[in-house]
Amino acid sequence: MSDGAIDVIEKEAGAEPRNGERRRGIDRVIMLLEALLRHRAPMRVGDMAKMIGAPRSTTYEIVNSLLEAEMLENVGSEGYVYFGRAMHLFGWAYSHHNAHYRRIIETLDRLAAETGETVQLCGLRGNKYVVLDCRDSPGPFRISSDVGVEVPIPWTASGRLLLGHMNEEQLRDFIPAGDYKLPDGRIIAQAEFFADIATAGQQGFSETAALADRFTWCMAAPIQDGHGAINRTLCFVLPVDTPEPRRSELLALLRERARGLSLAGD
Amino acid sequence: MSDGAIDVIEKEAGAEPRNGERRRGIDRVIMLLEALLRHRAPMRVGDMAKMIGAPRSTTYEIVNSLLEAEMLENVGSEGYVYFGRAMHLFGWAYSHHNAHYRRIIETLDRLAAETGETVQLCGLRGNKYVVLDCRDSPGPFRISSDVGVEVPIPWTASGRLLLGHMNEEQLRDFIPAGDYKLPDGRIIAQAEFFADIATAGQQGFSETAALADRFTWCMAAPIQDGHGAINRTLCFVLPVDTPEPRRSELLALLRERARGLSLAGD
DNA sequence: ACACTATGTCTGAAATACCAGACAAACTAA
DNA sequence: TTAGTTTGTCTGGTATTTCAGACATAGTGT
Repeated sequence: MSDGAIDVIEKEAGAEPRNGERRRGIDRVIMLLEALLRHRAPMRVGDMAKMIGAPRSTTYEIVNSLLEAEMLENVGSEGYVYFGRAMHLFGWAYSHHNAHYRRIIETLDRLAAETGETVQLCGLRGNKYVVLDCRDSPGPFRISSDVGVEVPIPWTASGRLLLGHMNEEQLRDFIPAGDYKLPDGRIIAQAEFFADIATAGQQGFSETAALADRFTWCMAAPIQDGHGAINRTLCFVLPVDTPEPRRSELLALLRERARGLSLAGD
Repeated sequence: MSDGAIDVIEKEAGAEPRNGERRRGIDRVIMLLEALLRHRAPMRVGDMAKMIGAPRSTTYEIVNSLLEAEMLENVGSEGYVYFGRAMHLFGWAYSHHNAHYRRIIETLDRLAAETGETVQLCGLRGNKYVVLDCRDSPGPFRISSDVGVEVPIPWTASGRLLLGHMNEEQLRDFIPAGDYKLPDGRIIAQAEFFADIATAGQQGFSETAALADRFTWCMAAPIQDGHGAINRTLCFVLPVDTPEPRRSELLALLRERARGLSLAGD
């Protein structure tokens, strides 16, 4: 745990508070929750303080307030803290507040139950791709992923659909240069990526094989809103070695369901 | 404006609400989110301000901060605001952070898929009962309920299990007198309720027929933690007219699954 | 034993976040 | 039109919150 060199992570890129700057409690809360989400595991108050660059005393006060509100909760007995029950309730309220989202969730459930495969609902968050919800396939060796984790758009099948409305110039501005580099070091050529986007838009689906990792075959189909825009995709995450007939069967099913969820627009 | 429809949430936990006093932003945030949860629908900023008893200017500032963080989001174009995407992500992180909860969710999914009935995970929040998660039965006429809504404990089957560790005196202190009154005006006798609790604890399940409403038969089974305490229940919400054989079949299934989720303890 | 580091709580003091209230603009109803 | 309401924004002043730092205690490693 203790590294030799004591590099307290100087806050990442951009405007950071001058030494001895004061911040609002609200902003601290927001930073803290986002830090916790990125970290994806219970943290101790001291580490949170470092992560968000806040004084320890302040952090304790904030954390205690949030604990009392059940927005955070103690995990274990060693001072670790993570999201609390209230968050679950707020989040649930969010995802059910409109009928369209509810239909999407039901479809997700049905697709998962019928096929036994991992199904995801995806979208964008800023200039990254995120899994908004998912149903993991059952069985001991599932391929699964965490909701809320941000991934470079070019790594994903869904990303190729979600960017369909942009022209090349917009795309160049939108996607950070580093995001073309895959985890294994390969680089995706911009021209190829742009061509993929065009193709995906035309055929109304997108597939990637062993792109972000070696063992998955992803297929995505667009959910269109009332104006024909694509903000969400439905997608299957399959083992790469899934045989072709099964794949096309699943793709057809996915496209049909995604079309069923698209709003009026036609 | 007539404030008939809007209840003011006086802050319960923490500092006392002296009239016209200054409050911290954090506390305002907490009150605001709780108010929004209770209201269960998008609200306008002005109404929120009234609900939490905050000045409008302050409320605008807070809401804008939360909007920027995606903890809230605009709904429609008329200034309505509701929970945002970040809440969904936080909530998802909460409900998956520990393996036990994940197992519970899987069981919920399986139970719903196998039986086609409405299944719920229930617990306490303060001195009220809440549905923590649920899977609604499919079909046009489902019996469903909202996650996060608080209900008086005596109205519920699960409540009878969740209070099993309390003696009569503690129960009397814990449950507000008004909570014995059912929506249709009937009053549950305390003695009877206490007896129900004892019975539920002995038999390891609890059932209620047409209690909180006229059309549901509820059955609940306890999930025990490592110390044998009951913090959660699994429960079916059935139509009252479900035939007896089907009911006992479901009850057996429910008890078996809940037992499977209970932790080592013995 | 020692030296170090981290936790959780308190305190005084100053920077500022919150509040009251004003304002223009939009909307409603007569 | 007028009169009344509500929305969203802005400003100045001050009551309060954030901050730095100290402290006792607990844990870790040599």
